Amino acid sequence: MSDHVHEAADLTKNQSLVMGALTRSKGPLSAYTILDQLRDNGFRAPLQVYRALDKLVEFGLVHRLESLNAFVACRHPGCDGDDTIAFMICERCGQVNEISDNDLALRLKHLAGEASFALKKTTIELRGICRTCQAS
Amino acid sequence: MSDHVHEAADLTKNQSLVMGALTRSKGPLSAYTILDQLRDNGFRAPLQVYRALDKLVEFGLVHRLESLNAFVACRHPGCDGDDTIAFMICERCGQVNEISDNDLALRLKHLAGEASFALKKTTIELRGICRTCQAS
DNA sequence: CGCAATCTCGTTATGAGATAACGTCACACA
DNA sequence: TGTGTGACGTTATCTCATAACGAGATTGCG
Repeated sequence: MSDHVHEAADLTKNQSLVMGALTRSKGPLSAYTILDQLRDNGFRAPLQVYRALDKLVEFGLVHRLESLNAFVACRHPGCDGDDTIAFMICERCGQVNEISDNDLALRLKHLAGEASFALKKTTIELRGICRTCQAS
Repeated sequence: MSDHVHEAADLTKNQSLVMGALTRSKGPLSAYTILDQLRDNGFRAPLQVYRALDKLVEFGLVHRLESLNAFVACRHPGCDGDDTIAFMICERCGQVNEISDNDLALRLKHLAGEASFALKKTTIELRGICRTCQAS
């Protein structure tokens, strides 16, 4: 059984609220945007958001997008706990697509192996224009 | 001839100073660290550094590491102007290695193509422990 | 020449992103 | 009972990045 999804039940109130904000959103959100959205729920300080985000990322429910300083709820198809995920980020509409590709992951592992590099975490972010935005 | 290196001659004074700081450094530097190093050269404000960095990145002489909010001088072997570069970042010693791998680049282009995603820029950053640091 | 366009630069102020440090509270469990 | 742990709230502070304004220098052209 994946230990990736079933944590959802164990979320604390703050974690649930932050997770909710991210799930409702069409695209990535910055910590401060989340904070603003949750002021009515009693959020007052950035740390409340960051603490929740840290845990959600740890659980694998949320990904951090380094090139945007923002966060997205995990939507990647077949949510298999893979830790080598590529993100395609549309610079026009802001939507983010998650891609889990085995060849890609293997290639990266191979390259790390060649260099005797003990790989802990990979960040792959592709910037461009998505199909929908190209059409319009 | 590559249009990647020969720009160096055209650098302005500020750009040269920033480039020098990055070239001297063993690892990546944040903009504010560069600022501090260049105070004796008349630098007083972050913008002086950021403006130079913007140009240097544009010229391909410097890379930005998204996951560190820092910058490195381009050292990648065979400096061929490739825009799909992977970085291996050692979390212990801070050193950064650039890797230019054709298979990896092709795979990413293929994935983007499959999704009809117009790829503009790729960010690949691997975090872990380098060979040297594992030994010690 | 005269004058616009463009580029770099310097400065001040401010906006965004992230964390340190401190104390409180609730709960589990020996 | 009391001790440890983890989430929480608050204030202050740190780091990263850019907006907005104006001054010089350079180029190119009528």
